[in-house]
Amino acid sequence: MLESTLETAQRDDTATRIIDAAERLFIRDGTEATSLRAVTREAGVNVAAIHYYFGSRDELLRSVLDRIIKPLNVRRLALLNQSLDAHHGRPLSVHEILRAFLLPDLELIETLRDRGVEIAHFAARSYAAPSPALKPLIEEQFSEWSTRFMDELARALPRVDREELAFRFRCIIGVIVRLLGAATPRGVAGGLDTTEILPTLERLVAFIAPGLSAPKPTRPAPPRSRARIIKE
Amino acid sequence: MLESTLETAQRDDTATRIIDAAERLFIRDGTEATSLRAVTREAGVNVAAIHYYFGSRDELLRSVLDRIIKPLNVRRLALLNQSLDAHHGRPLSVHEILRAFLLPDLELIETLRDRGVEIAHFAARSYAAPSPALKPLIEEQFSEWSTRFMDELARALPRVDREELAFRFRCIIGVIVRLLGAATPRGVAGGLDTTEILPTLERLVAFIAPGLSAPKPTRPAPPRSRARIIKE
DNA sequence: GTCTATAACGGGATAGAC
DNA sequence: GTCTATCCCGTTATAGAC
Repeated sequence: MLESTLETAQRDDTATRIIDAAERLFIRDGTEATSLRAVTREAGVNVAAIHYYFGSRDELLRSVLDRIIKPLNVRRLALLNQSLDAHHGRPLSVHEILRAFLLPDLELIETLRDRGVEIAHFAARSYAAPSPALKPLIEEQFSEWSTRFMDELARALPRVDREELAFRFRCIIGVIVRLLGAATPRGVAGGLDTTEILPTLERLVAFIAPGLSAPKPTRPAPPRSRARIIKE
Repeated sequence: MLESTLETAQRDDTATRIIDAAERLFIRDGTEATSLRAVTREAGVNVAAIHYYFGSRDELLRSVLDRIIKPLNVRRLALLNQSLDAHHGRPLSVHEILRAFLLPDLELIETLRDRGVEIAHFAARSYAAPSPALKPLIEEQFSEWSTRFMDELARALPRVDREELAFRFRCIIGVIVRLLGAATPRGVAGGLDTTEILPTLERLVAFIAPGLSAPKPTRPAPPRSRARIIKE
């Protein structure tokens, strides 16, 4: 599944060569630092070819990111549906939902190794600081699966206030983006062999799940406490 | 404390005008999209003045970011030390440590409102996708306070494996960066009035603390489970 | 479909007068 | 310290030959 879209396609037409080269450079040097000229050099094609096939630089950028992110999200939903099938539609546990949510990113890093790490960094940058050209794409793709996960989490945690859940869901996005951004060839977020993604998955779930299920916080600290904290 | 460095300085010398203008534009349009010429227009000074006072574009960028981040980290450590004093040096609770850790960012947003939100976005971008010029600065400042907090967390949670703690600490950084990046004028991470930062603080602590204190995950799921999850 | 050549522009940096 | 003028570079995009 991942292979079909993430590895270099077998077809060797010009458009594919361009998008492969652009991906390599966007990933390695960052989107803003990569010029079309660099892409054409890397792809061994001409400057005009990019405009012929993609129309503009922004459109090429969108194509590259789309090819990376889409299969991840497809996989997320597939895992979720698969777990639901195994449960015959009954509510899943928080742990199971989180596994479906997190596993695709770990798989990406494991499958492609060094390249996976760089792709992860690229994805993290695109999420955390999307250029104006990427923002609509990111938000569209995000909304496709985030509501499904939110709904499933709400089913798993009926006692947690829906708005509180949404707040925590946003925090989890932060964890995941950080995970991608801090991935190293020798481990996810440091110090762990990437060949072992399942232990990492369990570490993440063990960290996130308790907070997700936690009761709503009690009233904020009493005023005197605030004064003590804030004032010098 | 925050005011002295974050608000526009009273002095109106050229260097200050430049750095103020650069901050406004870096924040509003992003660092890569802001040219020195735009800065000079905004500051009402000449192109050469920037090179005279800062030497290069990268140096100006570093000065701007430094002025934003440094007081936040100073405040983090001040709050931590203050709590330690109140406890006469005895170990703090996880909740107290997290409050010292998170409060400065919320204060920033509350104090400066719309401008605070934009600064928060800028800080988040700088953390999540630092340009080569910013990376050393970020890492230096980060290491200054992160070890202090790690040590304090280790004291609060002697039963949690140190390496597991480090892993979770990195996840928290993700939450905080996300918090900054997703801040809106009407609320932190959506739907909450920013005038009320203490409830937000408690929500964050309530979400993070349980995961920090959680026991190490049990052995990863048995092999057949992996096969079931990974295969189509 | 693919290429060369070039247009049209904006960038950072600097020399040198004041 | 401050300004003007300029250098030199790389950028996206396109026109037009093949």
